[in-house]
Amino acid sequence: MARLLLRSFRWFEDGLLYRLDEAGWPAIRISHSSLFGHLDKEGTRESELARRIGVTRQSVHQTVLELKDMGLVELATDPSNRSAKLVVVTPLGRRQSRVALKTFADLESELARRMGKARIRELRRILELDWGLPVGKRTTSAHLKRP
Amino acid sequence: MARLLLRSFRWFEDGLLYRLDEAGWPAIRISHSSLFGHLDKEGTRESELARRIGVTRQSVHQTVLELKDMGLVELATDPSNRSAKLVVVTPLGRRQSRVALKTFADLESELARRMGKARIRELRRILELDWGLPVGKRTTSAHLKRP
DNA sequence: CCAATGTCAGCATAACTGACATCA
DNA sequence: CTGATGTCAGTTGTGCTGACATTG
Repeated sequence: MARLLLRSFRWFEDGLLYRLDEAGWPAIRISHSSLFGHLDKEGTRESELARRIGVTRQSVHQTVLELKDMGLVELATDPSNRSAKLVVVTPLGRRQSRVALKTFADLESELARRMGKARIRELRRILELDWGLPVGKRTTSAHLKRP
Repeated sequence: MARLLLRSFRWFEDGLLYRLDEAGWPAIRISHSSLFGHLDKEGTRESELARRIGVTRQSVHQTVLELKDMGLVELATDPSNRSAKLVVVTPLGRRQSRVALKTFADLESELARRMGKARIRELRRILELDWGLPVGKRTTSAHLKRP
C-alpha cells in the first residue's frame, strides 16, 4: 500500500512538471504549489502554514525561501508581532499559482476521466480523512491536529 | 491530492519504522520491503524487478546493494545468461521479510479499524488500478507496462 | 524564564538521468 | 552491431532533526 501511494504521488508529480513546463512555468514544484493553497490574502506565518499543511516549520521555511527567490512571495514583518513574519503573495505569484492550481485540477479531472469520477472523488475523500497518528508516534507529528 | 498521497505514504513509513524498530529489525525500510514482495523463489533479475515494481533498474540496483550489505539477499550469476545476475533471498532475509510484510498488513488493519474496512479496501482498489501514463509522458515510464 | 517563531546546518529516503562495460 | 543487463556517478525533490537567536 505504501508503494502504491508513492507511485500515485509520482503520477501527479510527473504530470504537474510536464504541464507547467508546457505552460512556460518550469520553476514551480509540488511543494511550492501546495503551499499556495493555504495562503491567506492578508499574509500567513510560516508556522501557521506548517500546521495547515502538516509538515515542520523548517520544511515550510525552505519552500518559502525558494518561492521568495522566484519572486512569487514576499516576507513582511507581522505588525502584531515583530518576531513573526507574514508570507504574502506577489502579483507574479498570484498569476503563477492560478496556473499551478488549475493544473492540479486538470490532472485530477484527467484521472477522473480515465478511472471514473466517483472513484476519484472517493479517493480524495479517504485521503482527506484524519488518519490519526502514525502507529507508534506520540506527539509532534505531521498528522497531529493540535500541537 | 498529490500532497495527500504523500502524507499517507509517510503515515505508513512512520508506522513501519516504529514497528520494525520495536521488533528489533531497525535496518529495513519501505523500498527494501516492497522489493521482497516481487522476488521469486528461484531468484529474480534486477531489471525484471524494476519492471514489476515500476521504477528504474538503477533504483532497484541501489536497494539490492543495501539488502546485500544487510545479508538479506545474495547475488548469483544467472546460469542461462552470464551477463545477468539473480537476486535470491537468504534465510535471514526470509525471516525478516515475514516480519516486514506482516507489519504492513498490521498497519493496514489498524487503518481499517480506524477508518472503516470498506473504505480502506476501496482505497487499495483504486491505487492498484492502472492509472495510465502520467500526463505528458511518452515512453520509458515507471507506469508503462511494456517498455 | 518560557513559549512561539524564524533561521541555519546537516541528514535521510526514494527516486531520477547519464554514461559505460559486459555479454548473448 | 544491437539490445538487455548491471554498474558507477551525480542530481533532484520532499521531508526530517538539532541547535540557536529574537521577541512577546
